[in-house]
Amino acid sequence: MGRHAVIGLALRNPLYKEVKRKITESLRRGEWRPSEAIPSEKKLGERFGVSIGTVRKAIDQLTAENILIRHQGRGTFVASHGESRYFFSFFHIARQDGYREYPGVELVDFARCTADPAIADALRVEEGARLFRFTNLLRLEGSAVIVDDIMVPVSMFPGLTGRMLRERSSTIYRLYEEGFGVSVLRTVERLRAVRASKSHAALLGVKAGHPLLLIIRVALSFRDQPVELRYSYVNTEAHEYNAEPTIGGEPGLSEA
Amino acid sequence: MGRHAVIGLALRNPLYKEVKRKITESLRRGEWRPSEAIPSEKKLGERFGVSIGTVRKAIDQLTAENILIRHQGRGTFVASHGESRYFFSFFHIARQDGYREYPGVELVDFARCTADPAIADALRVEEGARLFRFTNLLRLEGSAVIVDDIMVPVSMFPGLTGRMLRERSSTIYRLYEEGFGVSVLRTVERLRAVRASKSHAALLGVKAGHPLLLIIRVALSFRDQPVELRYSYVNTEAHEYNAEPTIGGEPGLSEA
DNA sequence: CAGTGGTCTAGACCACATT
DNA sequence: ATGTGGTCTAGACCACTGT
Repeated sequence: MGRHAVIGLALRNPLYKEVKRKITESLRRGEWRPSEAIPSEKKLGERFGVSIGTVRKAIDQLTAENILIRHQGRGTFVASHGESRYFFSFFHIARQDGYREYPGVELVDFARCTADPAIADALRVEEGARLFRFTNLLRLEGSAVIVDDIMVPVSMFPGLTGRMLRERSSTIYRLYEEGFGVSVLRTVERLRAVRASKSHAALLGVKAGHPLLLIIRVALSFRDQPVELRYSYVNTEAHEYNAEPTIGGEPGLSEA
Repeated sequence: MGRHAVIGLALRNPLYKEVKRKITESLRRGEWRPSEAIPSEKKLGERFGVSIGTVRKAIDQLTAENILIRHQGRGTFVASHGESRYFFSFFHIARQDGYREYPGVELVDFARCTADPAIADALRVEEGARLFRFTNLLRLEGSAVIVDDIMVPVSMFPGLTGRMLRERSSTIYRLYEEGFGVSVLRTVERLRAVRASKSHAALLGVKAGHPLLLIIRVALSFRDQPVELRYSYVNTEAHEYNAEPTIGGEPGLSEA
């Protein structure tokens, strides 16, 4: 039974991409939640009326994009920021000798503001849209190394409070996921070297004008929807940013 | 005919990984050279005694690692730094508004030296091994933005001269590939913010002490063999480094 | 036209995890 | 024992490229 026996439209679109789109849509709608199992490949094949091989190809790509995780013998699961090993996929600062460590986090500011043109563009919201804006001080081995200045749209995080940020027992992205149903799937980052402002210098225990690494990060969810804009100021005297550049377009991501 | 009818050893190793290893080995030996076509999937299947599906899975991974490139209807080709679109996979500096441009390159120094412990470790050579060390000044829109300080083992680049670097009509990695048979497959980079030294400041037209982005890059070939160590000092007043972090281990790379 | 890679199917069997 | 994902096969047909 050939594929075009059933279809007729969608001539150019491979079946497995259609399956991938349907799975992604179910994830976005919350039909299967982070850390839960999705149906078996056999059941998905029946549900979508395709062979298992086609379902596998769709899931292959979704696992390559770190949206799903396969466990042989157990099933296929929705990726979650609850798994701690996942943390260092989004935290790229390590000691210069390569040692990695979870940072201690201290909330030093929490406020509301509105989006100026540059921020509105990055977060893809209207100019003047309401935002939460908060600042974290991150310590490694006890000493302050990073200042995170974070902006998120109020509309996506209704009811977010400084207390929630202060008392959370998990990572921020897990809080986004569990508290607000917002899945951070990947980030895009731009880096510059800047001079420390007085306030950042004070927080980091360096002199004003000290060179800092500035990381401008946009966190993206399904359909590349921006959900967070973050400015990280890093003292790189003893630490550094680790990059393993992706080669050639994006591996499987771009062709959605 | 099941797979274990033929094998016996290699119980744990999937056939397609064995095929992948054999293809990679042929590439490393130079059986197929950059920009050439490798044999068709059908022929490779016959050569290795496996089905086309198994060959395809091996090639799938090699294309994901940007070692091979498929062209429907034409064949599968060995990736080459000759393709210009490939350049920006290894050059991550762009104007802050996102505009990308090929840099003008000026060789400002060329010398020999020996590897100190740190360099020897990064390049995986003996301490005291002989190196070429040269410095390029890169311009964007006419103004000096980047100083590249590059070290490569003499043993891998016998006969390299300043003249070759000055008069090349292509990228450095293409020169490595065509002139010395050295394939740069991927890079690993670490970033810091530093103060400009007097000599770097002079080259870049900034004051000594100006914040610069330092990129420490190791370029890797087959089997993750280091082939080049590079220190890039970037003036990020008008430009920035673009990163799209890889999530979760490496996608297919790590499990070689 | 012949040859290449791209998609899809159907089924066998293996490896692993849970009951 | 059952159910899951993982590997491998064999073959059909589609889409594209070059002759």
